[in-house]
Amino acid sequence: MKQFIKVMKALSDPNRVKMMKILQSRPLCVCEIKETLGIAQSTASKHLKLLEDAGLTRSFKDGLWVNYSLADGSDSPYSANMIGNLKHWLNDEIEVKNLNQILPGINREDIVGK
Amino acid sequence: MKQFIKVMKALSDPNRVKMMKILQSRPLCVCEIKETLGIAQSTASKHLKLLEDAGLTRSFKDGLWVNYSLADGSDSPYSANMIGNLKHWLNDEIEVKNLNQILPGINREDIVGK
DNA sequence: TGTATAATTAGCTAAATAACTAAGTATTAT
DNA sequence: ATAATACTTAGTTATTTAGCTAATTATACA
Repeated sequence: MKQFIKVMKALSDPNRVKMMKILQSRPLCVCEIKETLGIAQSTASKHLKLLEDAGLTRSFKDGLWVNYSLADGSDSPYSANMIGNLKHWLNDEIEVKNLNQILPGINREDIVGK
Repeated sequence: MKQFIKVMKALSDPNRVKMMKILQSRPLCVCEIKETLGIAQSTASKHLKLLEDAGLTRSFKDGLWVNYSLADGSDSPYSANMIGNLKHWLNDEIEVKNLNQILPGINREDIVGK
């Protein structure tokens, strides 16, 4: 039950759902994610931790950067199901379309200072 | 996005998930549900309203009683998916097993006063 | 017509959550 | 070693949420 609740809770915040959607395009570092969503870096970091705890994303360090990507779903049937379904769900939502439109212009090298 | 979030939020509380699980056995009135879960009737009522708003359950009045049952999923693909998957998910959880064990002994006629 | 019953709504309190700024950690480069 | 950079953690505040009791609504029945 706990694992199931974790997945549901993780996906019941708009910013976290948006993170799942942009990570479908490509792996991103925290600074690219906070830039795309327009939130503070610490906020993004905390959300990402929650997603990872729920088995929805995973991360690995590359020097100064931490790259986040979608998990493979091996964590639980609940995460597997949601990762899979979210690939075709919500694509028509304006909020998601907008994100996908600005995402190609987001580049970690261009994000200076803050 | 809003509809999706509603479904996720609705399913991110243990008592509401338990409600979904016991409603898989049979339609239940509010007093049977509060009795099975051991919570106040007003609490049960509020949870059920949330589930219904998310398209996960539906209700109809029968005299003094209001019967709740699982929705058919026509509300959204999100609710449809979750209603379907929850039928085979969580059946091995102790909390769910316990509920299913006491449920046959729960009867609206036997629930007197409070 | 009043009384009992089932459910909902209102109102309250405690706990959880999401946001931010600021401080701390870890890694790279000078 | 020092400075700069990317991220995380700590600490604060405002909002949301889950629980309860009490009051209200709606229906059935004597």
